[in-house]
Amino acid sequence: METFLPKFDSVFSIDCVIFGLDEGELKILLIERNEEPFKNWWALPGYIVEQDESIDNAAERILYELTGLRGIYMDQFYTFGDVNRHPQGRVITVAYYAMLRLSGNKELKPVSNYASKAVWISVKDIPKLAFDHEKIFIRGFEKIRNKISYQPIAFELLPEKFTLTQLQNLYEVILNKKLDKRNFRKKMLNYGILKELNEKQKGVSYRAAKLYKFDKRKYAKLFQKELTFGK
Amino acid sequence: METFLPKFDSVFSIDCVIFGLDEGELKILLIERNEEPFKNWWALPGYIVEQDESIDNAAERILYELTGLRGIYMDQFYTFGDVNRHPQGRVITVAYYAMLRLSGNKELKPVSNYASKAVWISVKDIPKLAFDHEKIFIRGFEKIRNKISYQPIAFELLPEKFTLTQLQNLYEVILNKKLDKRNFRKKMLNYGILKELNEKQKGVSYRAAKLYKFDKRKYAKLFQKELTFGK
DNA sequence: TCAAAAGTGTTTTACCTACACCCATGA
DNA sequence: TCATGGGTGTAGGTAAAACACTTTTGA
Repeated sequence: METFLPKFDSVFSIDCVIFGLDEGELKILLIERNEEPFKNWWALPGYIVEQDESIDNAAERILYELTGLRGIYMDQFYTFGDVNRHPQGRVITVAYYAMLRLSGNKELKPVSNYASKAVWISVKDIPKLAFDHEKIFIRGFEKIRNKISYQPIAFELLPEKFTLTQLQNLYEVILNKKLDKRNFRKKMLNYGILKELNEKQKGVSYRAAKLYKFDKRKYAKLFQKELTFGK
Repeated sequence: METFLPKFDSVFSIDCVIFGLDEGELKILLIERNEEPFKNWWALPGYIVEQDESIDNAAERILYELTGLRGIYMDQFYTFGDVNRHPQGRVITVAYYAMLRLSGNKELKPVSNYASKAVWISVKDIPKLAFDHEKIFIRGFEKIRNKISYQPIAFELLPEKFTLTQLQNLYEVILNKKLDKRNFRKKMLNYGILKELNEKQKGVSYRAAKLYKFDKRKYAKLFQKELTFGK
């Protein structure tokens, strides 16, 4: 039985590609839709922008309402404006992305009832998605893959304390290729944005690795310099 | 005397930052608006997206209607969605940019009457602009400055045949700094994307420079490789 | 004592930077 | 012949890439 779908005029929406790292696996946040069209389909967290909110604010609000995650800073990466991307009317969507540290804030609970649930799903295992969300996801993935190769943004995904091997694994997952261990470590340590801790990994049945922290201040300084240095 | 301005609901618009090089000067396309709000102000070529066209098509159409330039391929670079950026209602605008070869197609003539004229204006000499167009222009300029430092896109601005000095001047204008002549030449020639012609500059009162052409095929090959090569 | 991952250096190559003088041409 | 921009090479430093073995630890 078909549901009647009202037509509407132009609206803007936001869709979010939120990355997280769980046990070395790169995941993104998906919701199960609780509304037509595509009711009960998997989709990126996304909804319509209100008249009186900027798109940046809308992104934050929408992510909160659909997943319960609060105050997540996101960047926009592309705007999708094909005519028939939404079956009910003209919807142009601005896609945002963010990278999250999963440790702790794993509780996902939609606040609105537009979503029946929100879950982390491995990027290797994305199901069929509503609308053109697969395209949006792919582009978002390309975005972070590209960005990580000139800016050490991987820390945003890692727990506060991490080993160099964890860091390297993350790079390998995102870039989808093997990296040389010695060269990787040399390069990372050379950046000078890692603080070596007097602590080691625990609970492993092999030689425990040193733990490191990301040094925000040095990162900011380095990044500043690279920006103004140009080419 | 105040004009009555109707309020409207959400609409999308497109704004274009079109770069051109004229006698070594970097310019952008501006129109003089022939409509409220901001009637008689300078503005970026921009207008409202129709219900039945994709934003990419809208960009091409709008640029044509406002400037008479046909079939210009543009890329989007940012979407501006602050609440009050348009005095009459909620307008979210997707900004596009392009780099044009000016030789030949300098005839600018608005086709619609939303613009009373369209002109090339030096980026060093941009007047006060309507809406938040100054912000959009600045961001567009940053975009090409950033892009040129990892991709040799400067050719799009130059005439078909050009000298190395012209190419260097263009880089200097966009990057806003002096470059070393020998290093610049070495680097450019090393890319292997320049075809040396058996021709020289004419009509200059000093030693005539060799002319070069941009080799599209080699560029595509190189660019391909860099994309898949990653880091 | 074994398995599993941590940790470590050197060489080669490519690229970037700095730097100054002679050459060709038209006026 | 002079003014103007065209054209050229080398040396030093830095960063990336290739490459394999020893060490530590818990089970």
